[in-house]
Amino acid sequence: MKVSGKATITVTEVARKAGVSLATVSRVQNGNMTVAPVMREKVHAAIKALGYRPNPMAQGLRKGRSNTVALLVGDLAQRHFSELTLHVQTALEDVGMDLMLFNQGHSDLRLDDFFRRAMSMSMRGVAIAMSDTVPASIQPMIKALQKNGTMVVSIGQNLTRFAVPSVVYDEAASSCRSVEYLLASGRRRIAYVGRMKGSAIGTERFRGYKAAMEAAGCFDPELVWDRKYRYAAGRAAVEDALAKGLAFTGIQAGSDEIAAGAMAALSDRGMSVPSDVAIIGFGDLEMGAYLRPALTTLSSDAKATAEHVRRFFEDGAVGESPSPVITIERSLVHRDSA
Amino acid sequence: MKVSGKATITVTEVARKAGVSLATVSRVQNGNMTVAPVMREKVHAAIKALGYRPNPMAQGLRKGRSNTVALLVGDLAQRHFSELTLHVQTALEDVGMDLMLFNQGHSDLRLDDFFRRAMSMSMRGVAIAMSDTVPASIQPMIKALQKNGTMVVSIGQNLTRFAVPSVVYDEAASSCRSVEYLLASGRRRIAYVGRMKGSAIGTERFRGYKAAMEAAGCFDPELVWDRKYRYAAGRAAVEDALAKGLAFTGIQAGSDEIAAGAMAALSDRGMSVPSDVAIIGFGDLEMGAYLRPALTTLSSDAKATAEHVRRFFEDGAVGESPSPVITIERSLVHRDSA
DNA sequence: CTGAAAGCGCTTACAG
DNA sequence: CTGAAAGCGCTTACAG
Repeated sequence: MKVSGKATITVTEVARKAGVSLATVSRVQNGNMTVAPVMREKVHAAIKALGYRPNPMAQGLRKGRSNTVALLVGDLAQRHFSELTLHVQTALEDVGMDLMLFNQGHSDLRLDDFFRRAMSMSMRGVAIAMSDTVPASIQPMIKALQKNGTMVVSIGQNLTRFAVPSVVYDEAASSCRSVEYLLASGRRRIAYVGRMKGSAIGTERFRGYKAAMEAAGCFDPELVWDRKYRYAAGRAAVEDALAKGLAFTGIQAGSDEIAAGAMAALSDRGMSVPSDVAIIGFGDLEMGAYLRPALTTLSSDAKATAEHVRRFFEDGAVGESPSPVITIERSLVHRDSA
Repeated sequence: MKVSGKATITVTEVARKAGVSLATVSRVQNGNMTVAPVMREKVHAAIKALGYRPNPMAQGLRKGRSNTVALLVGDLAQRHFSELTLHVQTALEDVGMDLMLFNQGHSDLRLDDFFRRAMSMSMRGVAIAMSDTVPASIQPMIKALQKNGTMVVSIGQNLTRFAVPSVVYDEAASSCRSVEYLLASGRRRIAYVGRMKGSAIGTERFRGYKAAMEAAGCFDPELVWDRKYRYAAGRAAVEDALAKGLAFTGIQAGSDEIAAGAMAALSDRGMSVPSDVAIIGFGDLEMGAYLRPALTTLSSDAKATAEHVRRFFEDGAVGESPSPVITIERSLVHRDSA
């Protein structure tokens, strides 16, 4: 790799060195147009000799579109989102796109800012990975983005009502299956801990739980604990339930982090998992496999998700219809906690 | 917020609407130059009415510098790095800078690619947060970056030998203190598990451990387990040690994730923490507080780190001297595992 | 204090 | 197949 001491190398210098016009260099660089093999060779040689790399800002300005994708994650403090970020970044890098990262952090203000910013940046694409329910108020921004040629995709939350192609999990179906598994062991008093209010994904997960519980005739609102997102929430929920004297023999958690918090609380009260209370998490964080007892959970596949996202930004379509949905199925990962 | 249906609004339209020249709009926008209050008002009104936001690519091209910072993290799969990413993104966003994220993932090729890319992008700044030892071969790239006006800062690893200001932890001192704590309880057979080979930070942590053990006259190379970075590494190290029949009563882990893996392995073998083996981790991941027993660990402060980084990119200096170092001290977070 | 003009580094019709 | 020229949206000397 050549590292020029002077300012960055531009097309002009490559053209001069190769003895061709700027246009030719550009054509070779972009590969699409026809260039005589001889010239092509000269240009390639010059590019290599000079260590030339095109200026993305100039390219972006001229093309009216950058080559970066903005990813908005709901809450980078949750392991699920950082894992997603990792895979999305890797997948995009593979096809030469850059990732600009934003964190919504459960703030509507930030969501708004994100769209404004994305709008002014002529992004190649925008990926929204939020668990919080996306408010209808952002519809005009999405429309504007799309009109301006920015591709928009949703990860995790079905946003087809805003004409946004979405890659989602079968949340309700998987929590339903999971709760059925708990029920099959004879347990009836199964609690749900997680965020529902304001959380589209949490609400879906809860929906599956409720369906299974109702089908078994043992749904009890007292066992529904609408809490926040992470460890502390799971612990507090269990502590409060125990303090209230609630009886329960199973917990379906809205995330592995919540499940881990719940397990800690049970352990602190001298209760044992799974004999006293069985627990199932959500998301299959690596951590869960190292808890003792190891956490039974519902799988996730950030890599597959990222692949779909990449394909979308590359090809311009997740599927064909107006706003396609791709659904990734979760499976129950059996470990010791249930 | 105005969302124009047509293409993005440019300075030209703002100027027309305000009845002034492009230059004036630009001056108002940039705030630095003198503009008559009357004009300023007209421009502000037009900007607001139109919902104008400058095109960052055009600005960047013209100024020869973008307003985004590239962050290269060593391994986004480690919680430590995702937490850092979160805080750096937040801190930069506060001052209007964008974050472009890259993951090194222990690949030298990627490190190289990162520098090439950063070089062509006229970044405002570049932050390198790697635990792997940065090879001398990147020195010319760093120099070129700096010559081109891109600020470079290192997070976690002292890179002042490359004239890169660095924000680091007192790794050796903190692991030394931590091991002394373990020794003070009368334990002599204390193992170190973590990555040393190829890891600048791991090597530092090990150095503190070794110093403490040697000072106590009980350093034993058999108790030094050079492993990879995460849960599985910690578990495997303990399993192998147990299989070999090694006796040990304490473990200083190179990360909380490694510590959690080690704890799981001990638990699986029916050993108890801390009575049989005391464990101390590194980094104070939230997870550790929810393990049972809760993990004693060395604190970290991603937020403070991010603040220093922000200040650097804002003011152009971490300190004054050629390549300053800021050291953040870790403290021992006492919990049940030690 | 303000405007007209040049130019950042590219790409892409437009001629040839 | 190739080159000269225009222009993407800004900012900043340069005049006035």
